[in-house]
Formats: sequence, C-alpha cells, structure tokens
Amino acid sequence: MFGVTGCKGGKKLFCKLTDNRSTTLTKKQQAIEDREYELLVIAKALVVEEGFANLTMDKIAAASPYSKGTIYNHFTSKEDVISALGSQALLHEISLFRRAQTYDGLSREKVVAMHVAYHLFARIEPILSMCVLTSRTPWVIEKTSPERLAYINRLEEELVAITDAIFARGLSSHDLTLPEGMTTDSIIFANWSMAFGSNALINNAANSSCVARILQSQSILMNINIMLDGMGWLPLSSEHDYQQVWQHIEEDIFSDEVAYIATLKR
Amino acid sequence: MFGVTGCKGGKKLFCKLTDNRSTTLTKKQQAIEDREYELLVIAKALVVEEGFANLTMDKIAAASPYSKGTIYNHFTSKEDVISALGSQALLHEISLFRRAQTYDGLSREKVVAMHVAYHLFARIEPILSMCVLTSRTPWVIEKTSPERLAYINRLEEELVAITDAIFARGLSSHDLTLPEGMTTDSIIFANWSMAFGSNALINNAANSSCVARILQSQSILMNINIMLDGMGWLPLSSEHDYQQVWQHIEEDIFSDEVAYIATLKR
DNA sequence: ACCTGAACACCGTTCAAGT
DNA sequence: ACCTGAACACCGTTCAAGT
Repeated sequence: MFGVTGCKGGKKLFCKLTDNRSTTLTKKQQAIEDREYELLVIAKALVVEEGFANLTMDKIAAASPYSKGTIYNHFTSKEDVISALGSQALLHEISLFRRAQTYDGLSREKVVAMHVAYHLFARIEPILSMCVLTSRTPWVIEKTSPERLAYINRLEEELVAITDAIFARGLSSHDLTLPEGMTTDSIIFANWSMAFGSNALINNAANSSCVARILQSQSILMNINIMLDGMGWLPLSSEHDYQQVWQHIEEDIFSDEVAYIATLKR
Repeated sequence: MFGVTGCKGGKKLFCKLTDNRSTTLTKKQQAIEDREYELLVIAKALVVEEGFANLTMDKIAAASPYSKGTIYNHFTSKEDVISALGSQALLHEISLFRRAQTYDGLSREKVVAMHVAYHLFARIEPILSMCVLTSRTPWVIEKTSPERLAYINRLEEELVAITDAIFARGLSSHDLTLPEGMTTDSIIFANWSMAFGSNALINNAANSSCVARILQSQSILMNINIMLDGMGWLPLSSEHDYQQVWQHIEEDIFSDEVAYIATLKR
C-alpha cells in the first residue's frame, strides 16, 4: 500500500520527504531534489535487502541510473547518506505529529497522540528509525556535511515547536500545572528522552535478549503514563483509560498507518 | 588522577574492565586479556585524539607493540573494537551501580544513586559512553562478533539484576506499590529508557543546537523525579529535597569521581 | 554547468612464512 | 600455537575528460 516507491494516488501521504515546503523551487532545483529522493529510496531499499554493513556507494550508483560522481554531488560521504535518511525520518515524523495534533480530545490525550505517532513511525519505517539513531552517533556525525547537520537541526526545532504547542495547550487548559522549578522546555526534554530511549531500546530488542525479556506490548504507553502522571497532567492514568485512548487515536487518526503495519506482519 | 592507563594504587577503582571475575584464568589467558585491555586503551586514546571517523586498524597497530594480525586475533573487525569499548563501558557501569547500591538511604534515594552513577559515568568516560550508543546501532552490531554480542548481553543482564534488587527493596519497604498492570520489569524498562534517552540526547547536545537550548543543569534529576513521582515512589519529590540527596550521593559515594570530573573541566 | 567512470588511495582483512 | 607484515581486495573519493 505504501511501498518504497508507491504513493497513494499522488496524495503524498508518506512521501513528503523533501524540504520544499516554504520556498518555491526552480524546475532544475526541483529535479535535483527529486533525484536526491530517488537516490534515498534506493539506499533504503539496499539497506533493507543487505543491511547497513553492506551498503556501498558503488551499489547505490549501480542501482540508480546515475554515476558515482553524481551520487557525490548529493552526498559528501557514505555517512552523509545515512544522515540524509535520518532527515527523511524527521520530515515524516513532523507530518505525523501535525496529524496527531488534530486529534480531538483532552490536552493529555493529544500528548498521547504524539507518542502514538512516534511509535507508529518506528514500526512503519524501521530502517529510517534506525537511521535516526545511527545519525546521532559520532561515527556518522563526524562525516556528515555541515549543511545537512544544520538541516537536521532545523527539522528538530520544528518538531519541538509542534510539541511546544501541545504542551502550551495543557497549561492554558489547566490540565497541567508546571511543578516548581519546571519549565516547558524541561517537559519537552522529558518527553523526548522517554520517547527516544524507549524507542532506541525497543529497536534493539532483536539484538538484546535482555531488552526483549523486559518488553511487553504496552510498555511504551506505560512509560508515557508514568511520566505524565509524574507531571500531574490531568486526567491521571488512574482516572482515565489511556489504553482505550491509544486505540481511538489509532483508529481515528492513523487508521491507514495501522492497516499498513498489519500488512507488514504477514 | 584516573588517567587512561593509571590506576590508583592498584585498587583498580576504574580499571576492572575485563570479565575475569568469576573464572580463574591461566597465565596465558590472563596475558591475552591484559593485551586486549591494552589495545582498547590505545583505541580509546586514538578516538579522543582524532575522532571516531579517523580510527583505523592500522593506527591501532602502529600505536601498539603488536602487528595487525594480532589486532585481528582480538577483534574480528573495526566495528568489533567499538563494541568492545562499549562492553568496557558496561563493565564500568556495573561497578558504579554496585557502589550506588551501598548508599545508606531510602529506597527511592538508592534509585537516585543509580542514576547519579549513570550520569557521572557519562561525564567521566564520554568516549566510552558514545561507544555504548554507537554499539547499539545496526551499523556496528552487524559487524560485531557473535561472541561479543553475547558478552554484551550478559553484562546488560547483570546491570538489570542490580537494578532489580534496588526495585525489590522499594517494594518490600512499601515505598513503592506497583500500580495496576505494572511489573518490576516495566519499572526497569521505564528507568532504563529515561536514563538512556536523557543521556543520548545530552551527549548530542554539542551537535544539536536544539537539544542544547532545551538542556539545563538539573534536567536529568528532573526527568527522574517526574518518572519516580509518576510511579508513586515515596517520598515524592514535593515532599523531599532530591537535589540535596543528589549532592549527598555525590559526596558520600562518588567523591573521587566528582573530583576527577572537576579536573577535566580545567 | 553538470555528468561520467576510470583511476587513485586508503584502509580493512587475510594468510603464507617465520618463530 | 601464535605472531608478523607484505599482499590483496574492496570500497570511498576524486577529477580530467566529455557533453
């Protein structure tokens, strides 16, 4: 349904993956962006097939209609390709977070919607998710172009801005009262840490019998409940069935994504 | 004071870095282990000097008294070296966690002590900390020897066993009552996620203006307070000055480490 | 101005020879 | 049995030539 190359009827639900949102591009610039997207699709497919360890620039060139030199016009190094895939992931996350924001519910339910989005993304795009983790690594960062690092920063700030809006709503609705010494930033940091940490560990469950043993189906929601309860964000998990909220969010906002994940399992 | 090679009076405070704890080794096995440790010290120093991107097997060999072939007797690949450094990190963390357990205080204070240990480790050994993050990456895992992956798993399980003991104490002292649907495992997972996530993001602050902006000095403790409050672990942060507890832990248990970090800042 | 792919150089990795 | 380092092979990266 949402294959590597396929887009549902041009709606670009899953394909808004380049940064052509605010600026109008010349035809040539657009062509270059399209080619970069094309190359990244190829790179991702290669990783799916042969793993990160076997990804080579040669293979990317061979699997594309372009030459090695052209690949290097887009990416300064192999690691830069991974970072570019990571930035695609962020772009996709941004669009999912935007969608999560539209969930019609209490402020805390909107936060849960954001975490649903984050978790679904990790399942829809496991490879891109890995790229986000990998691209946070000095190994990769050190060989990523400064331009792309700056771009990743911009995307991250955009993500933070979206979450910021949701947290502001919690405050204005008085569902959340900032505990002493806490700021909106620290709330964002707590959410980000928990989401990133849970996700990173779960991604590695396949490699770590230890993590796999700890893991249960609802451990993500549990972590989020613990955290939001700790902030005193109303209604508390003891008073409200967030498991059901999670399901409603999946059905109302992310039904396409859930359906897609179901096809993956087969 | 605790330099790369130096150990304080043979006490091996910082140097218990190989897995020779339960088994007695022959003289030859011991020599091989010592050499592996020697090589890892060299590798770490090279990363400090020239970064991860410039680490090569040639340089490790050149900086050591051994040949390339011997390096490959210890490590199956360059990535295997990174994983080996990651396992050193885990070994060091285990010893710090053991020490954290000795803090004489309430059950929740002991949990804080563990997080202090984790945080101090990240500051004492930033490179090894990065190696833990990097070695959780498919890029590195795919080229790590199965034996080392199994070893890392063993170490992780040991870490979990230590934290398990602390959480059991919380339950037996009735400071912690498991909320419905929660198990000890989910408590461990929440703590691990939060600690790993916070740490990973902070490690990357240097590269991400976004994270740097969010960060404040006490954001780690704040995250932990939120999480433990959310579990209802008594006494709550509103009733107890955990900032002061953090300081006491640093003074009572980790004064050497704190002093060492102070020397780094200069 | 951009693309090409042969050529280069730099490692990662191996293995025959040595001890 | 283990160590050595020359040799190999495989990329990552560049750049002179082509369009």
